Amino acid sequence: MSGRYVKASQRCLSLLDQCRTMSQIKQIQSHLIVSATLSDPFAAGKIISFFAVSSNADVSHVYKLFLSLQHRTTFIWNTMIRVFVDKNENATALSLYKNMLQSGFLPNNYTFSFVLRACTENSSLGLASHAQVIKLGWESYDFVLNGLIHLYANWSSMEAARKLFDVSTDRDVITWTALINGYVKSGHAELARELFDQMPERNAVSWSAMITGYVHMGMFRQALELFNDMQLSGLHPNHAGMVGALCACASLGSLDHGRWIHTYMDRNGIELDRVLGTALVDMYAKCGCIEIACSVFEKMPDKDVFAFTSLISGLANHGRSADAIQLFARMQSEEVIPNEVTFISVLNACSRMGMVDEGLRIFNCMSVVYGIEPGVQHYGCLVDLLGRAGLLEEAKRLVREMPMEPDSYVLGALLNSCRVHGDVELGKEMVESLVERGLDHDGVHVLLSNMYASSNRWDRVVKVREEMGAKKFRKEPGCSLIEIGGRVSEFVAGDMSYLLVEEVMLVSLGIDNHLKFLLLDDGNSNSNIC
DNA sequence: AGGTGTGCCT
Repeated sequence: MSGRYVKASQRCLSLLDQCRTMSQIKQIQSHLIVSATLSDPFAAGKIISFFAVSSNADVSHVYKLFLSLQHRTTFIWNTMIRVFVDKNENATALSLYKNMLQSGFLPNNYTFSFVLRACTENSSLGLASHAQVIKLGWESYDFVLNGLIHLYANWSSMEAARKLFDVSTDRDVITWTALINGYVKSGHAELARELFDQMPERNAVSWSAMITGYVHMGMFRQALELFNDMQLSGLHPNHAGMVGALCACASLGSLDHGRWIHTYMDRNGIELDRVLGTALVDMYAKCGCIEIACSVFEKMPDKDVFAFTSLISGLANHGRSADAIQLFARMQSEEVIPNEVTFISVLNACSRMGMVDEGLRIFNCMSVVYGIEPGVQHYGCLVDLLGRAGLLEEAKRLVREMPMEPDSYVLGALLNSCRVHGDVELGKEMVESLVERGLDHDGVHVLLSNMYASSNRWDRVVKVREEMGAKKFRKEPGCSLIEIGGRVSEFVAGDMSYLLVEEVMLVSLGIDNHLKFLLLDDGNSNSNIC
């Protein structure tokens, strides 16, 4: 390389350090091409790594640049693989790795930290990579070993993960956290917690791993307790920890805790990004504060499909179907692409409001406009929509003609509409076919029994209950959580042990009477509330 | 001569 190139290269690289936008980088890059500086692998590597760290990297652009290079280094290969892994294009990353080997480059410890991440969904390639790691002698290198433990833990292959953990002589907080995460994924709450208590050093990431671990395992109280312990230990909650805690608040109905986190965010100037914003919207909606959920949503600068879907389903759950449908329209006008979960929420909203035509239209646009093939859950919503509206024949036809086997929830929706509209015979027929095919979860039997009850056939009710007892079905008791004065109380159907039981019963009787009065007043009887 | 990475997030 001549002195002239080196000088040009140095000038450009110092300019690069000040670059902030993609167009600035592209300008420098074209300058480098003109001055032939890109034939300097160091300069080229610097450019590519700039793309690698920028979050809005244009992958196809940087890949073209990579392909145009005459001379590549291990660093350049590593960085290019990293770009694809960061963009979740794992297959491309791995085929690039293969090309790297074919071009005669040896992977180093850095290569493996990217390659192992690319293997999280593909265990056979992961095993092959592990073999390579061993062959090249990187297995006991801390970063690589941590990557391997994470890999096995991620597949819930806890024996292998544990073995690697046990042989590790150089465990750090990441090694421990990776293993804890594996026990969480495989549902071993106690083992995970034991490790968490044992680990010599904890940071915000390990705390939030355990907190979100509890959330994933449905242990919401433990999650919130740990979130409190974290602050008592003097650590500030990080982004993921707050998201996990908010999720626990949403499930527990713990509005006070959720509000506390919101206030904490405001006071500390924590940005309302997509993930945290959605977690807040979800928490407020599930804790009954749909208005606050709406206002948080409006404050989010960057609303993605998850944010919209959260609020749509929140509105639907609050009986505000019209607002839910309107939000869905707004989502489309803002060019946010709905996903399959969005459609479940929207169809639910239609179903509750009896909007049959709108529901059918939306169901059709799912595949026609968005290329999302309706799944069994969407058919379930549609059956529910038709059934609730009293269109039993159409609902039955849909169940017959749907392209996949109806699951117990689809049939449950049909059964429910049989009950509501008094078609006891069809209901009975359906339950028999469900039993035959082994799709009779406890809810199906409860529906059948309720159906007989509402047509006053008490002998049949007793019979179904007896059958359930014989089959050892036990319906999970209905349960709801409510927070009063900072304390979460749990109400389980059939449980009379809580304080103030009499007052609660009186209030609920009052509500019942009020509803009955409304129904009688309304004249068209029992079609909607049951 | 000079730069890369691992664990938690709706």
